[in-house]
Amino acid sequence: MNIVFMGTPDFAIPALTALIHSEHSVLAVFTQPDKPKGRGHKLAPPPVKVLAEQNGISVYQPESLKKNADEHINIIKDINPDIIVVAAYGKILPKEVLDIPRLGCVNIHGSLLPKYRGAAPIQWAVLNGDKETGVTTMLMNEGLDTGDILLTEKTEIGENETASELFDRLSLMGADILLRTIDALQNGEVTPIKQDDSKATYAKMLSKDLSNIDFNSSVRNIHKKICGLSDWPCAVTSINGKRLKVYRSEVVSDKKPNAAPGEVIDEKNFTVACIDGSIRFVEVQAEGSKRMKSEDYLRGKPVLKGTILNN
RNA sequence: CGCGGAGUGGAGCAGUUCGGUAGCUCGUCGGGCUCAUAACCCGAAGGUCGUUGGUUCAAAUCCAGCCUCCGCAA
Repeated sequence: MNIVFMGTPDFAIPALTALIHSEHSVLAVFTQPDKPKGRGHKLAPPPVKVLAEQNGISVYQPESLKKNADEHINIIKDINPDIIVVAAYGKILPKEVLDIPRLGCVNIHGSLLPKYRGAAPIQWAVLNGDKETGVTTMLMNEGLDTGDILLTEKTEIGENETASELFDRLSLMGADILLRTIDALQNGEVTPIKQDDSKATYAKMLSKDLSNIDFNSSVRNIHKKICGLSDWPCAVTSINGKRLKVYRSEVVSDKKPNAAPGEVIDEKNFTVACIDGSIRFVEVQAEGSKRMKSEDYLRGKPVLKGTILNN
């Protein structure tokens, strides 16, 4: 089948890779324009663009497919794809585009829809302490992740699994389910199912406002915050006036400790008191320093027992 | 030209202010103690101090350029 692929970040990479190595033909890739990223004013190409160029696929980066988009829409019409595959593209497609491919536009989404529609479904599943999540393919319509469901696949979320790890797993599952979805569509073996809008929830984009760790909350909430915000924007606290990012943690105890919230109660393991339990920092990063295991951090910068962490 | 931090044995750091023998906490290896140990004691190996050039009798340290990593901001 002839395919036009639309996607931007790392989540879309396994899906595009799978399509390139499949019997199908990816005739064009649409991705977001290069954006300034990192230090300085450097323009960084999205991961999908890099992969597409390595494979000699034409790349288009329109600012929008709604405004002044005739040129790009005509490109898609000329290609006349059987299907458009969308994976974390970051733009809503207008009806004019949705109507082009004879088999429709298929989207891969990192949650069990209708739960967690929107930008950050994977992270919110972890943040909320869900035990289970998954990936869904759907036939796109004009809404935000509201299209009819084609296939789903579930997976458990590990107790200490970070959003970043889950992200990687789901992106691989997404590639797999995508190929199966395309086959099923091609053979007419799948029946689209309407989403139950009454059960829909939205996973809004993450921001640094969520980063601060409040030790006056439950150990479980703190642990899930650390897991859910890793690797970005990352849970943050401060120690001796310096910012400290926490990438990974473990719940040590769910018994109320005899210490103030935020107090270091085990300086060898970096265990900190919360309101109803204690948590151990497993992987941290200090200002200007690399991300490292907490043992390594403590070797160079010992922390005294009784030190209070706060923000 | 957005602001800032950092590069020192395998790991994490100190030492740079004020140039003068390479240091700490660990790890590794060898030995000892112990019923035993990730515990304790003794010993050893391992570094052209990111890189290039400059200043100097002498540079990890001062000066200039370059490379790499990271925090903030976007």
